[in-house]
Amino acid sequence: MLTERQRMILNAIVDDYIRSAEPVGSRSISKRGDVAFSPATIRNEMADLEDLGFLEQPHTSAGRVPSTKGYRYYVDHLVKIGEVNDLELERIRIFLADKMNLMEQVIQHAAMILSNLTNYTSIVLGPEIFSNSLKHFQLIPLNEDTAVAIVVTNTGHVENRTVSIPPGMDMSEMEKVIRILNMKLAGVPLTRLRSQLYSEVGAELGRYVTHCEQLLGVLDDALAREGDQRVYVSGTTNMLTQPEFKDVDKVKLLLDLFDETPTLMKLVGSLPDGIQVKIGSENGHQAISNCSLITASYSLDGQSLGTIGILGPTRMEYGKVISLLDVLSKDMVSTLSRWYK
Amino acid sequence: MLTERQRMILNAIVDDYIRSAEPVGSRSISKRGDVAFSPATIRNEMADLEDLGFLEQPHTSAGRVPSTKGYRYYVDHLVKIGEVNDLELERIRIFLADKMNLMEQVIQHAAMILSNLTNYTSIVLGPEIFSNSLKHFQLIPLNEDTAVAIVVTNTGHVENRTVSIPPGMDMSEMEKVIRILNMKLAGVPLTRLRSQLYSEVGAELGRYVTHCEQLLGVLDDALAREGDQRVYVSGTTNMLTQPEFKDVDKVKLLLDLFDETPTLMKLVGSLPDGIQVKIGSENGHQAISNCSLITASYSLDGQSLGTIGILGPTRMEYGKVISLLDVLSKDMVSTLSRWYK
DNA sequence: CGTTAGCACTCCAATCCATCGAGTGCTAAT
DNA sequence: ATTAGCACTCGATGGATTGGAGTGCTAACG
Repeated sequence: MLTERQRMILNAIVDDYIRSAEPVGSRSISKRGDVAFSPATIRNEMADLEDLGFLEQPHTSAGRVPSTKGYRYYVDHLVKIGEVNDLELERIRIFLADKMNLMEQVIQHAAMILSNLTNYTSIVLGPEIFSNSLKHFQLIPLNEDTAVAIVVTNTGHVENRTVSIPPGMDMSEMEKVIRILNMKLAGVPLTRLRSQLYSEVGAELGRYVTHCEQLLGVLDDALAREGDQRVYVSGTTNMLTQPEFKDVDKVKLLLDLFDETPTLMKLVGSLPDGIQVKIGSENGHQAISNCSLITASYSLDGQSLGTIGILGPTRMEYGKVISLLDVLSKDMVSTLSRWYK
Repeated sequence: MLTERQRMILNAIVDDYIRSAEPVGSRSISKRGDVAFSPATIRNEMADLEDLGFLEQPHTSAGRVPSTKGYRYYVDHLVKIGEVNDLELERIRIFLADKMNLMEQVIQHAAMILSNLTNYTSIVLGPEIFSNSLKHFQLIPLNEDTAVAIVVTNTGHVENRTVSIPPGMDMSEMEKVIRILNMKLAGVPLTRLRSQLYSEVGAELGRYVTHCEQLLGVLDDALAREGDQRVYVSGTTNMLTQPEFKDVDKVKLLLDLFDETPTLMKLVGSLPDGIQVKIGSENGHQAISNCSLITASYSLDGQSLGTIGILGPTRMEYGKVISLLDVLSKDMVSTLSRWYK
């Protein structure tokens, strides 16, 4: 579809624009050396590329700027996936070698590392704990009418909430119930926990316990979970250093978006495995119409664990970010798999 | 120190400036009605007030703006503590009546309510869990070499972390240890937990358990806590609507500050009980030199529980914010005390 | 003596204007 | 097919000009 020379020129323009954030003219391309044609020739090609929709002109007599389509072509055909340089690699290795306690810590730190290395904003979707299974369930009374329910999953994740105890419930009975629960429910995926609670355990409990229905209600309460996935956003302020966000109003739109967990989840979540690039308007959100989102979803044993995403201006360093995400997500998977097996 | 008329004028200027964010001139004061003097007279007084350091002039031939000293005088002597209007009051009551599970939830929601009602940013220091005591301790093995340690306090707060189990540790021994720990340590304030662990329990454990020292190490590890207090910041983007933050660089400074938990804690924490106002440079931080911080520390039975703070431009609605904080903190104390007793 | 009207003065902010330069499109020459 | 040349466009930059809001001072007034 494009001639070799057009590709070279498009590549040069995108590269230049990524560095400078300013419309690039024919002369500067010509001077770069890798496209050895005169400005006039390049101008002609640029006009063609604009007709084809790969470039845009802010106004006549300004240089060209890549369009969404231009970026798309760039990431699909032109971008050179950068080598992750030694310093970066070292930081990633150190980070992964550092013994961390919880899977959540790993995820969260990964987000920080990424936003540091790239100077963009990272959005990380925590492991889908729905896909984990129950390790241990505990109910700890605080006083006569309230107790803390604690759920521990096989990955070491801990959820807790307080529930109220129905009056007349007996301590020793409760302990009995908890013992039964742990015996019957250990290993059950969290998704099926509540249904299993009624179908399997309900009957058996009836024999031992008087206030069975109330107790089941409490347990149901304890296991009802909102917001199962956590979203970690890191390096928000990095965006503010980008010239495309010198306008406070845009900043506000962006930051408000970061606060809306559900929207973020929709944005980052439910993407196919591997590395995905969404450019500008492609992700269809007002506040980030001039941003690109690069995501890497990682999984373990076929189970999707979560997604790491980097949000930057459309004019972002695709090659570098993609290589970083690639390395990090692969390393994370191997590290996580070593731990949880 | 100030004449009655000077007070009236100062009050009028601060009020006007809070509304308009623009230097206020003598004419507009005169027209307000509540200071029935001619502009000329007011000019003279304004000149005096400037000499005394209560007002500042951005440049000759601009109106006056309150100085830090001016604001200080205003909040100390002039401000009318607003009535909390019915709508606001209702929202607070509803929020408090809403049955919430954890103390932390209450705190966090309070922050949100406040930033919503005021359109400023709220910074809330969670309850000092140091001052709480141990309710229950639990160690749940995940696999051969790791376990999750869970600490539950008397207020229902749950802390958890994973620890590695020394090789050769036996399950049944561990259960024994945990039973002893809970018997010996229940009710002990978290602050003294670690010392008590060694002094009281250490000896007794020696009798039952073989790998005593290692186990103590594990427990020590589990109880070592960084970041005991949590800081909740809510409504950060509200600041961006204030004209004093139309400059992106200032926004970045501010947002970076919000990300620095320790700095925030220093800023909000360790303040005497009751309502405190820190104006502009008084809080001595570059990023918020043009902000004021109003804090309310609340306590229960003499124990300091935490602090609620509202951060706004120096030009903030002191009267309104103070009254809101007052109502909310008092209501919170009474609600919390009803629960945890 | 306190208050006020009047007036000259200051200084920011907005507007206009000229200029500059980077970049283009087109044409003609190579 | 490529390129040199040239006229043209258009935003950005940097004074000058002007308008208006506000001041300080002085003199008049009750």
